[in-house]
Amino acid sequence: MRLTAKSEYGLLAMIDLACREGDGPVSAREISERQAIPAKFLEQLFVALRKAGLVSAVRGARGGFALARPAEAITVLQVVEALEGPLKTTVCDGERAAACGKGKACAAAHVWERATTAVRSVFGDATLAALARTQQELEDSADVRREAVGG
Amino acid sequence: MRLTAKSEYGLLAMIDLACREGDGPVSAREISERQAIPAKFLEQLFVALRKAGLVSAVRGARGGFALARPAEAITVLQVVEALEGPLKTTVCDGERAAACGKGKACAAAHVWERATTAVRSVFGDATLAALARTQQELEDSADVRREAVGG
DNA sequence: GTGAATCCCTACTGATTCAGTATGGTTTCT
DNA sequence: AGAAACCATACTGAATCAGTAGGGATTCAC
Repeated sequence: MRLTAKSEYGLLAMIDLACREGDGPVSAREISERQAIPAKFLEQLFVALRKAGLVSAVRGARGGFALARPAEAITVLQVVEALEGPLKTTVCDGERAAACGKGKACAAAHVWERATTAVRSVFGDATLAALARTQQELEDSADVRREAVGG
Repeated sequence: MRLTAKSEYGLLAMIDLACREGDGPVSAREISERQAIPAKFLEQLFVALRKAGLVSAVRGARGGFALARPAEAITVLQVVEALEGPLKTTVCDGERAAACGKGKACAAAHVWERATTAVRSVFGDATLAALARTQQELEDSADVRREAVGG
């Protein structure tokens, strides 16, 4: 259960795509500029996202990426696991469980597992569609606020 | 939100202490052997746990550690934060939040925060007393099973 | 059919963190 | 006095992270 910049960047990119669903392919360069993500780094993430079947790619000039499924059908959990690998407990895993005499009978392991389950639940319930909506609302209200100030 | 071996070892040690509440100080060496934790590494963890006010130390021969409060009043969250520092979101924190144009208006940040909150909730609800009870039950049922097999 | 834009892939690297070790000090019991 | 134990800091090898480098392969526009 280790969240790195891959997840952060990857989710930003996927939300970006979700906000432009149906607009045709969006290039990685465009997203990297809009989201302030290093271009070559983002490219790598898209390779992983494509291999996981979450985005489809169009090659060549005017090419780019689009969600492979409706935003409603893609969860944050899928995005994170595509980029970081299976979201499992980082403590008390495999070899350690064998080393500690208790083996299977370990109260600590239960807590770690409950924590992982909780995170999986949060990520599994959050769809890109919902995040795109939230993002849109946040930007709208920010615009309103900016206008009110007269900027 | 990064869980390392410190948390794993630290929690094992604290559960060990909770299982021996009232028995007087337990030496780090004893715990390190019982839980298969490198001795010097465990010593460092106890320094942190003591500075966080979770254990009290008795120096000198026959010395050792004991819970500074009833096991009922110590949570896994307190143990983890004593060892790893504040349990905060590892993505979209400080500087990054400033770098991404959205600033405060970021849907992704909400998800990360909800995940962190979920973990804090799990850890905050788990007391050492409860874990010690669970541990005892697990060991008891393991014993029964072993006897049944005739070992 | 050439050139530019774009995706695809692998390898590399500097910095940081992890897990553990080393060394030596201080306190207390016997 | 000596052993047992806690206290504190510094060091180190290995792994991981975040990002870069350098090139391919594919497609559109002209």
